[in-house]
Amino acid sequence: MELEQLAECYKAMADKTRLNILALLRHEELCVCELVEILQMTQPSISQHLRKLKQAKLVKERRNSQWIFYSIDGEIYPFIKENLEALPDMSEKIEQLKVSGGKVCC
Amino acid sequence: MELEQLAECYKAMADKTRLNILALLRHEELCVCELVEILQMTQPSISQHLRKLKQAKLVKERRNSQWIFYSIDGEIYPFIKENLEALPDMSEKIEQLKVSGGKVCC
DNA sequence: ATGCTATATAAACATATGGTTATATACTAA
DNA sequence: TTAGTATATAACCATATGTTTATATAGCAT
Repeated sequence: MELEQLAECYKAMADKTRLNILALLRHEELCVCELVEILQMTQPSISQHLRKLKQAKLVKERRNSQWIFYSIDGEIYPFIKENLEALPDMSEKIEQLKVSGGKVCC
Repeated sequence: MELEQLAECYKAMADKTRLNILALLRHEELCVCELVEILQMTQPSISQHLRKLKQAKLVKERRNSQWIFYSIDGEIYPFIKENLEALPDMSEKIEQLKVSGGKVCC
């Protein structure tokens, strides 16, 4: 692959918050407000991280009325599967979101 | 794996120069002066990049008299093989080095 | 020892990155 | 239309990163 594209990919993954987002999206697609709730960060911050991931083609978005759902993409990277598998399991966080009713908004 | 460690790995790979170094080391171990010659960058710059790669455990070093040879490590990362395979082929650069006599010094 | 080569480290600086606050946009509901 | 919610973008600022120049360290050769 092109070094340019690879560098963009790794740059996008070179941040704990974005790795957390990818780890969460491995379980299921999520909208911005859910990520804000789970990661306890401000909405603009989450949005900016998502933009970087999207630019690197690591996630894709889908609009559903007022919500925008993000999910894993990365199909341009031959190694994406192995890299995602190395991420920690986030089922607990996802569960917490559902229990706390954070899932209601979407 | 720990997010901390993964982030360090991707940070180390999030730079074109360092990806170039990894791509070159895939072919064979190289010393600093050879990398300086191939990449046409200053020695301190190369040394600092190597330090980051070493800290992330992506390369290891071996001293041989006054030269320090760097080679691929990355065994702590389950995905390392697939990621290295995505790097562009550098045989041409390695050939050039040998032809130009740059290989003589080491 | 002395000088030479290879490499590492430090200091300084410009640029990139990530967070915050404020504002704009897009959609929904009334 | 107006108000409310979800998201994106912009401006600002503090910190991180990469490059350069200068200097220190380590090993070799004489």
